[in-house]
Amino acid sequence: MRPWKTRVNADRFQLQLSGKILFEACSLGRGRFCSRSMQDWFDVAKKIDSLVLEAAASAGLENSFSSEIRPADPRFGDLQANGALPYAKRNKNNPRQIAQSLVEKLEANPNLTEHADISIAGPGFINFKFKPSFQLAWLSAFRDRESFKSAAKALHAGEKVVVDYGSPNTAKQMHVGHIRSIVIGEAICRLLEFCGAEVVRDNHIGDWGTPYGKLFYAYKRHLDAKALERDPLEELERLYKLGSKLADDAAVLEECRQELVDLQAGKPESMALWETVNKLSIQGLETIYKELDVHYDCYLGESFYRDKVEQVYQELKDNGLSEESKGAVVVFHPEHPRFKEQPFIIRKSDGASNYATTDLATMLYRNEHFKATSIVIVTDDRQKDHFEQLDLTTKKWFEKTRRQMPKFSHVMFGKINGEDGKVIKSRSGDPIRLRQLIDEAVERAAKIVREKNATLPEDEIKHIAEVIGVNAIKYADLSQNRTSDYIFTWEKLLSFEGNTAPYLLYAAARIQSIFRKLDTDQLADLESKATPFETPEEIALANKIIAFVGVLQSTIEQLRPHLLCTYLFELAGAYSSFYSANKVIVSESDVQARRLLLCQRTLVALQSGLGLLGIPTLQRM
RNA sequence: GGGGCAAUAGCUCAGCUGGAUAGAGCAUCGGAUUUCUAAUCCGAGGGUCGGGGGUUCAAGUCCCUCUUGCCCUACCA
Repeated sequence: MRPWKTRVNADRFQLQLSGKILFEACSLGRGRFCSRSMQDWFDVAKKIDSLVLEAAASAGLENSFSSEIRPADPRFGDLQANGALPYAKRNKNNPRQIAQSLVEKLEANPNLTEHADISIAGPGFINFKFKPSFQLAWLSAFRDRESFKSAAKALHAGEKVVVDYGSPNTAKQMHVGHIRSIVIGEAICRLLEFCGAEVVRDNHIGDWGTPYGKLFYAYKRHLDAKALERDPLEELERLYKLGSKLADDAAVLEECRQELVDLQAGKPESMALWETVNKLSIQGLETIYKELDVHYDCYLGESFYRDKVEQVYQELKDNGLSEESKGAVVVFHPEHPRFKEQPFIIRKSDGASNYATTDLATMLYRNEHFKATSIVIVTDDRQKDHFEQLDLTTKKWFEKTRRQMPKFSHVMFGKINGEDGKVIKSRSGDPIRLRQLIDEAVERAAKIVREKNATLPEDEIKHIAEVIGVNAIKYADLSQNRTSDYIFTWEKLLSFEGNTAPYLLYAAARIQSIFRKLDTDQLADLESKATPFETPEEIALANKIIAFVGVLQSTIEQLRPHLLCTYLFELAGAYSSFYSANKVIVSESDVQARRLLLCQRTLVALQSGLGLLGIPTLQRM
């Protein structure tokens, strides 16, 4: 049930093993190290973890000892190891003494003491504070996005993940309710790719079913061809609503039913119309995806699976998993407290398939056709039961039929509410359209950009406003813990203060503005010109950059993009504090070099992090 | 009825799976600009972590219970 966790534990184990042999820190004077030994320190928490375990072994502690590395309170250090406390408790020892024995071993290891100061505090916390020379060495070794990526790619290398996200219905405008799946799903794809996985982006659109009867009825009689060309989804939605309204009349309803029957029977004329609607719908969806910088590999919607459900019925029946109940075909799970009585309905009593059937067929297709090692589905949390049942059923089905079961993750998210705490709606009572939301955000952004930076040419203002508007929306969603509901307000969405996209974009733009003031040889060879960090702001910023790695891991482990957002906000804050307290362009060349190095690495971390969230940066704003 | 999720500063939210004096942002108040983008920075006030029990060196975090809200609970997706 927790595929992402197992992976990381396995990884940690490997590091423990390698920690014992990989120790030839070759100091090159002034605290610099060759990059080979620094590779080992990419994830400082893991490295410290392996060193503490090593110390525990040589101090004679049992192998039940776990080091429990955490970020420390900055007053005490950068990282802390808390493992002495629970260990002492289990073995009825004095925790302070256990910590003391560990510290003695750690102090005897020059490869650690060169990099960090070790101290012991309170009931037995062990604190590590990195030396400025180590910070400089780390920042010299991990200099760009590529070096981050190559170090991170081991996390999910060799995996093939199908990510199912977005999933709107065709013939309808997308509204605010769709934004979370799109934005969170896309971020997850990028994170997985960054960590070495091969990703298939699949849009499981709702392109089949009962609404088509009403839509076709209205389409044939009330189509506005010009409107369709201008905005296909708007016109199709209008027609569907019209059809629904007209179907209040019994005679019309009968004609709608006939339309549906014709479609399901595959009548050529109906199929042709269905294909037209489908094509126009995807075209309409793609204009918004493009603005959001989301690009799918495939659109395998419900219709794609309609000829694949027979196999599902057959195999579940043949393997004794399904049974008939109240006229429907269902799957119960006797071992489960709830699903022993709550059925997973795979075939309705009228013989038709439903969501469960196509999802089962989808699991099979992703397994057999894509050879997926993992499947991630991004939907709202109301579907939790459904996907738990899908997971349980598929596990049993694949086991009986000797298929490999991929890791399955239902990445769910909460609702977006209005300021009154209720589901957000426009004045007319309909959900707010995504189109309208984006346009308004861009419009408001343009107004602010004009106020703040009147000297920019109009076309650049337009470009900047688009980036800020669209990404303010994305970031507002990503920065929220996905499993909670959250309250949507225009003020918050478009705020240019606090934990928002504009704040981060501004930090990145300021850095680039500094670089524009210098020529290339002033920016070259910063690593060799720089001296170790001295001011509190330099040291704090350097630590924040180094912390990127750990945050990336927990973000991917939990598939929670807000962890990365919180980090980026703190990074931008550390940069702003540094920037206002430390002048970068100064006469001492070594000081200037180390501050420019910090600026450059901050930019790398910001751009990498934002890029993983699907957010580009701006040169100017 | 059964189950799930939530409740943390005036507001919006974090809190890394039990660790040191519970943190941000907004709002309020007070400072900083002859200075590399002030869309910024520094500081102050503001808390019975919904209530009550329990587990232990240590609980916002775990177990029980109560209150309130949202959601799911047989043929929607």
